[in-house]
Amino acid sequence: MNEQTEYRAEILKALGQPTRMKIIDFLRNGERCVCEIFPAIGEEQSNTSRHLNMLLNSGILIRRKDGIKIYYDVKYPAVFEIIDLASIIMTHEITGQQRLLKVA
Amino acid sequence: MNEQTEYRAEILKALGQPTRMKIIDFLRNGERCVCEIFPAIGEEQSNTSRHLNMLLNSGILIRRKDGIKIYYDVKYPAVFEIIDLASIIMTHEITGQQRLLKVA
DNA sequence: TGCGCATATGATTGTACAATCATATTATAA
DNA sequence: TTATAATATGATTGTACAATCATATGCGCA
Repeated sequence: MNEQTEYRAEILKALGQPTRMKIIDFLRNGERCVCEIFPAIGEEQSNTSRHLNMLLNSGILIRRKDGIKIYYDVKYPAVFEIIDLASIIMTHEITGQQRLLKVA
Repeated sequence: MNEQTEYRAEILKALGQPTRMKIIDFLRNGERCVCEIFPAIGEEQSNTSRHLNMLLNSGILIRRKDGIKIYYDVKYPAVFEIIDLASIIMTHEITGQQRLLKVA
């Protein structure tokens, strides 16, 4: 399997999970510490920490230490562009009613 | 959980899988039938069919029947833009050596 | 130095997913 | 109408993932 195929898929997979999507959305306004992130997105601290670590390992976030707090930020603006493009597709699908409901 | 968050994540998750990434790549030059796709990407027919169906349900592909053959095509150019942005991130990560190898 | 806050991680559990093999379905053409 | 090609789907299996609870680690401050 192509290395590039694998890595591109890994990046999109990292973004393609609801909890991580919420994290990225919350970071649109800049870096935030974990103690701000997990209450904002409504997830447990430990679960949030794991997803942050996953996004860090995928190369999507950067991490900064300040005393007792850890700040995370989105590393590439392209990340937001990807999500915005996904939003455009979503809008087309919904307004066009081209997509069937999965559960009736 | 926000409906929009869910759906955006679903789209990116659909793209974030190696076999499906290969399918999308192969469809860059336009629609292809299943019988062309699965040998090109080196996957089994049944497995390819499942992934095609998954991409169809996510709203990413369209399907056209012509006699005995089924042709699939990418529905939105934005899909390729998303993948290209992921490629850009990948290139930055690799050239910058900012990402640690997961397995030593 | 010891307490408390912030973050990370071990262990566990249930669920979702990918791949495979076998077979069903559909359409064409001989 | 039967044989064949193309596609889809049922059943199964192993693996990966998300979430949770409990606890460990690191850091600053009184």
